[in-house]
Amino acid sequence: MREILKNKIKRVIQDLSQTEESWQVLTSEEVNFEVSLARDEKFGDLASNAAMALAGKLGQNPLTVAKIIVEKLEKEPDSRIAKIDTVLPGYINFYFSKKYLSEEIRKIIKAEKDWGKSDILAGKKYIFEHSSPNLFKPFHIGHLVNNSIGESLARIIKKCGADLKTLSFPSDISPGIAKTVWAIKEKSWQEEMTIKKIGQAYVLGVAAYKEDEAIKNEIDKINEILYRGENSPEREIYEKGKKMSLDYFEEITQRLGSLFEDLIFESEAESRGKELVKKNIPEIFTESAGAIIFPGSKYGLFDNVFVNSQGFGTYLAKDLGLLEIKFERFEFDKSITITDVEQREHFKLVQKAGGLVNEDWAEKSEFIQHGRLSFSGEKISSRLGNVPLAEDLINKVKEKIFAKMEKQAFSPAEKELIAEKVAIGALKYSILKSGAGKNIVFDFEKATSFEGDTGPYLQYALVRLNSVLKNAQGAQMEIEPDLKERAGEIPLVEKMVLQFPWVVEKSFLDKSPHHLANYLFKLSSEFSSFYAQTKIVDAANPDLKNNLMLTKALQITLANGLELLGLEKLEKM
RNA sequence: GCCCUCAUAGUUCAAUGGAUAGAACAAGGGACUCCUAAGCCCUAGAUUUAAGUUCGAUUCUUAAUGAGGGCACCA
Repeated sequence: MREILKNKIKRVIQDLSQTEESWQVLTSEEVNFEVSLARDEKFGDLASNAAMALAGKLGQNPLTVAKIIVEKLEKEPDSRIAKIDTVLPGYINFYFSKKYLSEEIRKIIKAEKDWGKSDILAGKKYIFEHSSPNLFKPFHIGHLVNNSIGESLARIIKKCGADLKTLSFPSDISPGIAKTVWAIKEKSWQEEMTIKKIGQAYVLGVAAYKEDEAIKNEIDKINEILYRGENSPEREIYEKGKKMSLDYFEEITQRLGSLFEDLIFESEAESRGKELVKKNIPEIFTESAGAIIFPGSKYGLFDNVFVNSQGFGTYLAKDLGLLEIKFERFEFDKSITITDVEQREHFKLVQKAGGLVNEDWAEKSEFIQHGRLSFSGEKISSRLGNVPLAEDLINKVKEKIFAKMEKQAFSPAEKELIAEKVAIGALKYSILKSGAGKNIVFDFEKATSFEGDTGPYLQYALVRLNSVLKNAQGAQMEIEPDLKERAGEIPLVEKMVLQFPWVVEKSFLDKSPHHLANYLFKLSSEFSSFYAQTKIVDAANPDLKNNLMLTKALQITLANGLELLGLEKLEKM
């Protein structure tokens, strides 16, 4: 509809630039304007700033221009538009007709699972990399941020029509891992190794490396053994820990709702990257102080080491190697990688250096970042071992939910299932509701709350929608071939439901699911008001059928929306 | 020191250069013989500072202040 109106306005402007003398200046110039959502209900449903955009060029009052455009528009009546208004400072506001709305509601119900789909990425192949774990390190809250935003964006991109593959890039080789392996050996934990123990070992290893010169040398040796792939007792510990970490990664990401079609390991990327770097001396890389660096300062960036003086690839070489592997193994139009902002500068180097190796690599790769979490109070870092783990966090929220459910008559199995879905929903939503690029201050109370602007609020609204529909089984629920116009006023929520596909698109364009999260909350909130003031299943209401259709359309929208955010749907809660 | 981000109610977040800056939590008040009260209704409360561009700035520019990130062998 937005496109239709935009084109109509465009045509009117063209006509006027030919017929009106004072409008002729426009024939040579491109005019940019928008048809967008009206800011408020009382400003109609869609609004255009076209008159304001033109006013400056024409040297006329925006409101006058708006009136001229509207006068022209009204010469071709459209049954979908009930009214067109002009308002100060020069907006053109459009109001949907009841007929148009009921037609659209029927379309939503017909489309069902496909509702919200767009074709802006039709025919495009994407690969999307997220949730890359550091094996031997626990899955903490930072990973939860990356997973929540990454998974949601992946689903949004698919909804926009792309053929998308998700992959993850586990770090299975690094000096940090050597430190962990050393500590496991030192503590003789190899037999009773657990994920928690591996996490503790990392912290111990990091500390010992800094404090003791002899230990440092020992760890450096272990590191070489691991990089070279040599057999040794340390290697056995490493292999066992790697498998355990990887299983754990797959378990937790599945629990969170992510499946990866491919895993590419850093160890593979390291050897590829290293060779690539060596092959490109001196054209792209240069030797300096025993290491091989990329002279980024030549390109307005900064110099940094790709291959260290021991001859091992740093994470820059690893990401370069990963690019080579991706382009060799997959066919795609775009590769998107999402990481924490602290890696922004890193990826600028990777993209620049990669582009010098092969132009395509830079052009088809996009590196996006999400914000960091900060915590009010003490300093938190994985090296200190005090970062909240995703699993612990989920369990804490579950406890709160169990307490709340005490009075409800659910079976223990039902309670467990509900608590799991709601807990993860609460945490994920608390991350997704703010702009993806912004740093978030993590507030435990807010992130684990289930009242107000939260994931459980959305899940609860859907439970109610389902419940109403179940209640209406007696009433006719098939799609009415000719749904009558509403007798009463159009509820705001009925107009809001149409906006869903636009919001999905916007979330893709901004690479931020928060538009969708905010929209779904507003939609749920508007539904809750409607629900509180209207008895939906009420045979005496002349708008019963309209209300049921609306309920169905809302249920579809919210269900599809939750799916895109990566939140689970529930039958009851 | 150099480079990059960010700064909005008590708190956590929204707002394509446009219409009365919008929510949630916390605070205060209220309704409820009816489809799930994890709900609904009402009240109070904010654009860091100083200049500039613009018909119009929370949004763009510059500076100051504050916070976060990056800047050679961690990722």
